[in-house]
Amino acid sequence: MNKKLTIKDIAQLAGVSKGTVDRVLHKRGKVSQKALDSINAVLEQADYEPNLIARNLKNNKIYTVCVVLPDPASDSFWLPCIKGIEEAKKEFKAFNLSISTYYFDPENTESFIAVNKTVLDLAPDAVLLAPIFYKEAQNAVEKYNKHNILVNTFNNQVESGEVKNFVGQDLQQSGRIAAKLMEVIAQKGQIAIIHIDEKFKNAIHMQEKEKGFRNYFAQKENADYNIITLNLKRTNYEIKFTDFLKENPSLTGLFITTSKAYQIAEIIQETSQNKISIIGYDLLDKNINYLNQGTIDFLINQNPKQQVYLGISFLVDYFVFGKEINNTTLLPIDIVNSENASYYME
Amino acid sequence: MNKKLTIKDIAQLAGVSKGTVDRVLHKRGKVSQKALDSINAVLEQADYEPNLIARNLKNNKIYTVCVVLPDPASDSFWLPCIKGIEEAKKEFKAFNLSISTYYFDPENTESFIAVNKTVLDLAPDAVLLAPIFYKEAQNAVEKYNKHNILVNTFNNQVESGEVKNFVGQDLQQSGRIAAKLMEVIAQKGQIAIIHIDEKFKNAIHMQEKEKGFRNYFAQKENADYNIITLNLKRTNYEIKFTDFLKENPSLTGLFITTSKAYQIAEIIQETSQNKISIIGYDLLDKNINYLNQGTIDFLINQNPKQQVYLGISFLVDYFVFGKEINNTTLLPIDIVNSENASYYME
DNA sequence: CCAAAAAATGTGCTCGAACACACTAAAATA
DNA sequence: TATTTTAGTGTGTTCGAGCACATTTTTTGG
Repeated sequence: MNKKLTIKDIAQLAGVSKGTVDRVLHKRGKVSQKALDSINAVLEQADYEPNLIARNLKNNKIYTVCVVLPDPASDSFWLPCIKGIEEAKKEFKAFNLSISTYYFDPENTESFIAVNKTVLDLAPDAVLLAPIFYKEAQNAVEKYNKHNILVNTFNNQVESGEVKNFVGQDLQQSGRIAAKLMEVIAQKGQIAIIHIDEKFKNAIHMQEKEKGFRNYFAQKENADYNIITLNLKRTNYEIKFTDFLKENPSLTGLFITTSKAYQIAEIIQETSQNKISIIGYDLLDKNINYLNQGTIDFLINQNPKQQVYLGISFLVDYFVFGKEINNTTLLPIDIVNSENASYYME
Repeated sequence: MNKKLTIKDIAQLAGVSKGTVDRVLHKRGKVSQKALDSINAVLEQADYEPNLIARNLKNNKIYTVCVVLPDPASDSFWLPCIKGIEEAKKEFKAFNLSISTYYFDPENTESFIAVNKTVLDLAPDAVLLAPIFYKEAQNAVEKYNKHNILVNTFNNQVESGEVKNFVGQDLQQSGRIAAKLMEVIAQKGQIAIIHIDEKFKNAIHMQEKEKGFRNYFAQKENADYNIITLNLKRTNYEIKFTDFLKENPSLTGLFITTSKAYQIAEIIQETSQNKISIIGYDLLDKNINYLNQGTIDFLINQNPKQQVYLGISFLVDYFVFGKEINNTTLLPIDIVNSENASYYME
């Protein structure tokens, strides 16, 4: 009694065959006005929903998806992505999806180009891309599109009408969140925004976060803090930062815009006398370690794992269930302290 | 070429018919040792996964699920659940699932009993229950089980081997998170844990949170704070709390263990001179309002919407896809300030 | 050694949607 | 009027798993 209507039911109710109903549902034409009317009449008051399970039974094509991201061995920020991909594989194993992963060297644009070339030659149905090199990424996206390969991105945004979906965070807003936290925990005084990264690849990322951070204090017209910016490179960050500390004795807070907060925390823990509040990004083991020790006060979770997972699940929605997918998906920006960190690390 | 293995493929590889493979897969017996060995040999190196889509094609029953929760009109904590149910309905429309919602009066155990009676008479396949009345809930779960109705719970835990799955949060841990936040933002002095609720229904909830909160400071051996507890009832909380404020002039922080932080914030905003940090629960509009004004410093998100959504999606996994489901699912405990609140309210 | 019983194995149908193809009936053309 | 064309309709098969039932093979006992 409690059964869903099938095409056969509709056909019976309308006094036609299932083939005719099928033609109406798919607008394939070749239907008389009379049949059309009677079928539409039935459809209107019967709220028929096609059975997705049956629909996909026949479609036994395996969709191939390539995930392209920086090698987690070079930058452990990307480590959680492996788990995300594994989970997605497991979750969607039942559907016809074949996922393979390709790493590139995050400090080498050539490597990025080469990996994308490899993937292009494989001609998958879709690519899920971490486009950390802006220009090269745009180029890659264009090529994929030329070959009718669907492109979704995550973590970094590439302005392009050719990207089907982007999963990531609002970086300016994450800067504002950091600012709000800083305002609550840091003593009056000087606050430094610290950009620390191997290369320029995170340039846009870091700038957006700084913008949001500064905007917050500007809007609040909060004169308790004097905000300065410091750029650090890998090669000499230790000496440069130690000098910076000496030059700015009234520092009360540090906002590190990349996942390298542990590098700063290490120095602070050794040298600093007075409390300096530290807010950083990402749940790397080293960061968590300083979070637990109290040297880092808060971490902001960019949730790379969830980003890939969602990116893949959108592809399943699109390919397997024929759903249209949103252009942009902004993930929540999680505030993490020592007590709730474990939940976000799984 | 890129196709998943089917039972037919396995049969061919093992030199038997699909019926025999089927018997092996389902351990239905009536298979010779020889056939068993050859099929197992094939299965071992072929990693066969049954096609869930085909498996469920035949099963065209509509599963009926009743969600039983407090009326959001009486306690707006539950308001987000409506959205969660709507989303689940939309998401799982394609699968054979019929979801209906039943509200009871959260201040009236009779109403809880009555609603469960109604639902029991409907004989659904499963019930997703917010068991806020412990004893009555246990009773209801027992009755459901007697009638072979699957019971999942959310938000509140009922100790019972008869509950298939619980979705919620670790309340002690959420108390610890509040404590950690409080330690970072509140000045040295006195901190009050405030239990404020209409009735006793949240008694266990509040106690667990208090336990976690106190444990944190006890473990840290932090002597900067003196922690006291205050119980408030709806009828006279204004007078009682105002008196309490006068009696305790050195208060620097308040931890409100229910969603009623706005009631306290209102009084604090009017009367208090020195900064008193407030940490509360749940993203009610009134709470968010004080969060934006800076009277409330942090809210902890119990994520009722996600709780129901997950509860329903587990039922889909169980009924439609035949997956086994975990006994307990603990959601992350989100720390919310004015800048990231919107993400958790959708 | 043969018949009956038991064990093992294979066949064929079902589920719902999709689509190719066969078929009918009416209209157009010779 | 006979024949072709075309619009309209219905039938039958496919997908993979699951299970009832038919069929074959093996074992048992008289």
